[in-house]
Amino acid sequence: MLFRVNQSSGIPLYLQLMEQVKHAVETGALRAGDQLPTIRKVAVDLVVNPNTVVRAYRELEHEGVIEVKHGSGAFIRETAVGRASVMRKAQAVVQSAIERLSSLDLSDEEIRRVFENELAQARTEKQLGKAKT
Amino acid sequence: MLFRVNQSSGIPLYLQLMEQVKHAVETGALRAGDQLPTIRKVAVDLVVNPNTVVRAYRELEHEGVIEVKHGSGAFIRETAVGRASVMRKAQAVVQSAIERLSSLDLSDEEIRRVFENELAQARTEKQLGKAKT
DNA sequence: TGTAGTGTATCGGTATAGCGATACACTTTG
DNA sequence: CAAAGTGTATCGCTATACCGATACACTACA
Repeated sequence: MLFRVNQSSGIPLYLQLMEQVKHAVETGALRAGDQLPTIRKVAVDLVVNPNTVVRAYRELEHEGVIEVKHGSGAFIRETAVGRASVMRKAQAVVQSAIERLSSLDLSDEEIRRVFENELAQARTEKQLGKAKT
Repeated sequence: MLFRVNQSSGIPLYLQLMEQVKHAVETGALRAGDQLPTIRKVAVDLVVNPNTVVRAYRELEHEGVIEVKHGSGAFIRETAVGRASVMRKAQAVVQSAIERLSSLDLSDEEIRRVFENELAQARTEKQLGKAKT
């Protein structure tokens, strides 16, 4: 696992790191049990504060992608790898949807907006379905 | 046009206002030339600072949804209404995609992530297509 | 058991988002 | 041309996001 980071992209560094780990898992570059680079190593290599790497790792742990062991290191979790195939199917669905949206001549912003709207609506409908009254 | 606002939702007030205007346009509740409520009126009704309404209106203008005339008021633009039908088609596309994604047992966060990934990828591919080299 | 390697916790600084208070400027209408 | 109704501009406050410096704590292993 080798990290790269763009200081001037405006995208938070810790998010860039998270993204790269997730992507590596989905492509198979990282597999269950694999150890991630040391927090310090990453920090030194990228000339970044250790805290920034800590934050990335902590959130990845919170999302269930990795397991962080105090004193030992950070490792890819089995469950994370299991989702990789599902993710590939999801990608196909999303890709075709975006193609159709692009052909409607929508801007990225408009696409995002429609998407967020429908997502919110789907969520509330699910909530209503669960409710007992 | 009647606004509502949720102070404790965490969603910025000016975004809530923008959302409601856009939605009203898409549903036909607002039509080309219709005047939006006065900045002051909205501010007073919702117990909100005029600046907040100003921001919402300004961004809506920047997005081409409304036209703001100094001293006169804010009005829905023709072009904005024209997009409404396209938006409805887009909604259908997105909705079915989200349904399929939900059946894959993805969380909202995961859905967003796949979506943003594919959107970014589609954009870069479009760029490559335009490039001459 | 101690030392090197690992993650963790605490504090602080800077930039920015969001919102409010208030004074200003344009336009319509009589 | 004046008054009422409209949008505009400027300033400042507060919360929070992001990142850095530095000291602490756990674990593995010789």
